[in-house]
Amino acid sequence: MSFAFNKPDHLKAETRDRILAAAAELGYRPSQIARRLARRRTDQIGLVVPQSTHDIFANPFLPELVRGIGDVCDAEGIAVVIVPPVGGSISRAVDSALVDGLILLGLAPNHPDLDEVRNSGTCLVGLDIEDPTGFDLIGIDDGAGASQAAAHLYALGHRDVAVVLIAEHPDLPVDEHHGISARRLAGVRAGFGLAPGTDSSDASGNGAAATAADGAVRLRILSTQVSEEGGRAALTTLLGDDHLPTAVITMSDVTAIGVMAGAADAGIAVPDDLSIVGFDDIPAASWTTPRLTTVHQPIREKGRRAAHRLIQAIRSGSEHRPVVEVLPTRLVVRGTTASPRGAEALVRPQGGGVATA
Amino acid sequence: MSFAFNKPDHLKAETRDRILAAAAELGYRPSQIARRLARRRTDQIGLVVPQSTHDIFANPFLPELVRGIGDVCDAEGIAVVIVPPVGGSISRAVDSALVDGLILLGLAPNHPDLDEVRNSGTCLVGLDIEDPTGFDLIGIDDGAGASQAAAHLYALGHRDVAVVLIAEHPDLPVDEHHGISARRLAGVRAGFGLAPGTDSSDASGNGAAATAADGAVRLRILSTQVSEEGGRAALTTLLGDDHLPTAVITMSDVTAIGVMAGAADAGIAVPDDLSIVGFDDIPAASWTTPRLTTVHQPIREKGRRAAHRLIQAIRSGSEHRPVVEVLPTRLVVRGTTASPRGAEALVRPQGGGVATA
DNA sequence: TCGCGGCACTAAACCGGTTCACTAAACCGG
DNA sequence: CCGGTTTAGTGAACCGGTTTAGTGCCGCGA
Repeated sequence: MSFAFNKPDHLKAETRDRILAAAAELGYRPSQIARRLARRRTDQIGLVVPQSTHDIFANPFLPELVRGIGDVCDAEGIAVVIVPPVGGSISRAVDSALVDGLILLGLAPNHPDLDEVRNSGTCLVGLDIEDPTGFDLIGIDDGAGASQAAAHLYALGHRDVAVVLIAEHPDLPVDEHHGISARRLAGVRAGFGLAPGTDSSDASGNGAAATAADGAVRLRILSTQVSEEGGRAALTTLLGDDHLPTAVITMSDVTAIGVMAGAADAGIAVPDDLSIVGFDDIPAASWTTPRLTTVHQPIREKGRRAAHRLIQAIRSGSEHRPVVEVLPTRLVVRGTTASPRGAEALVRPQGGGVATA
Repeated sequence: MSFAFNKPDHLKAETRDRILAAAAELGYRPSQIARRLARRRTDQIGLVVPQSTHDIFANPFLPELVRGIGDVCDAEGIAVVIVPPVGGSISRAVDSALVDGLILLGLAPNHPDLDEVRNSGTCLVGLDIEDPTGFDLIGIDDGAGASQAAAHLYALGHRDVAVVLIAEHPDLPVDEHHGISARRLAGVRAGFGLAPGTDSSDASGNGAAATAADGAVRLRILSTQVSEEGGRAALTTLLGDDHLPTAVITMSDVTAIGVMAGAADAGIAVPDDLSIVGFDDIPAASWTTPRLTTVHQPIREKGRRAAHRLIQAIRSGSEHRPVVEVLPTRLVVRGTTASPRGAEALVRPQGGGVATA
């Protein structure tokens, strides 16, 4: 019987047709669960996200990533499952996921569940995770992108800049941010010519601002949720300060869009009164007016590679040595950045590595 | 053993702890597939989409819908699987999906696979489907929304308007469009005071335009893919005409955004040279400048209700009579609509049912 | 004519849990 | 001290496929 469906060559054609006809007659549908139990594969992979489905899909980054993953999985006949935390626990979510392998998105290296996930026995691929051991890793050159963004602002003459990080937990001190934020922040500092870690930035939760003064450049560092609302909240925080910075670097486009929206509501002209740089280059980054200057990262390609590597890891079994891939980022200068009002560009924007679109 | 995990009250606490400790010691992980086979439920539901993951997620409508579905499913511990067509066949995809139930999105009532899907035995809920028999249905008042949009344009003085429908297949005649497009088109005609079906619109595929003249209003009807690119393509088509309409109604925001982008590139001022109305009210609709006038529909709420109904249908078994829910739509007037250049608003925009945001 | 290899098909073991029927032990009152 | 009843724990059937070993049959060569 099973032969009729799965090994058509192993049976006489006439018999097979007879069986299939009878099956159709009876409306027989093989049980997908039983089939997969017997085959010992689910033909499903999970995308483990650090927040609820509701929150994580508020960032257009995610659908772009899913599109990339889908490119590979659709072709391979593998289904994609979203795996949000269960009751706040990622390891519980992982344990109860019905998958052959998992793509881990944006887990902090010090995440309490990470060890348990690593030992869960399922194949893993990390995305935007700083954790060198145990599984494949796909990442981007966060530092370079952030650095280009900072250098661009510096070249335009900005000396008072706010940096809006991604808040993992609402009240996490700036210096304890996980890999991705830390790397980008380091890149920003490098781009402004600041020595890493020498500034006086102090703890700062959601909405609280830390200030780092070094030479002529003043950095205010804050963190917020990745959403339009988060961006608006960040701007509100900045408005509460004694004066506004001349530029804002955010670590995601959707946050930047929120800052833009907040600025529009507050009557702040972008880029004349406030320059804004995003990160990701989601499609919506070029739907705004002015179009958003942002650090491009190949989101869909990341998804594709992650899916590809994961499927490879699943198929090759254990004989598979982990690989780390770092994809390039590049600043895309569009309309939301300009020299601050009344200031001359001290250094002309350099062309190297800076694309215009 | 099984008791230790699933019926903690049925075992002495000490014994249960001993078992759990031993399990942890050995690194034992229960097989999710076996568990679900025995339980006869997968605790997964599928979202059946009419196009590839790549294409469907190009429309921000989808992530919004997923957010709504996730609201319910996260809370219920149910995983969401994306189910795109397999080799172009939706029924094949449905047959091989590992789920307890399916949310069917945007299937045409005459879709060749629909009957087979209906007989597949899995629980179903339809979303934006015009098919009264066999399963629950969640929809929106397409006609009213489209009608409001048209009435709004009419009131502003527009008499030459293009309507951009959703192309199911690239070369489908306008009059054979499926439920959603047909309903919205009928709404548009009603909003302009045109009798349904009396105009002279002829067949029109992707990019081809049909014209309906009735009284003073001229409607050009075309259809295109739902994506930014599709919107740009539609505008290109219109530019190929002898003259531009004064307004465009599109059946999705992402298409409207594409039209706006194309207009910007072509130096056409929105709304002065061209008014644009979208449909959906995705978040990005208020990220554009000017912000997009659009027909709001409660996307997330739709997702929530669909998920809720599906779970209900799964749990109640067969004793469940299908329900049809139609959620309201409303026009949200923002910045992309205005009176055509040189024309006076013949009728003042009516307030009833028209919200401003 | 007999033996052997190969083909077509069938029967049974297996995947790894859940669940239910059943046994053994503890507990109770009479 | 004993029978009956609850409680704790165990064994086997079952979920519904896949897969492999095995059986019967046929054709071919010796």
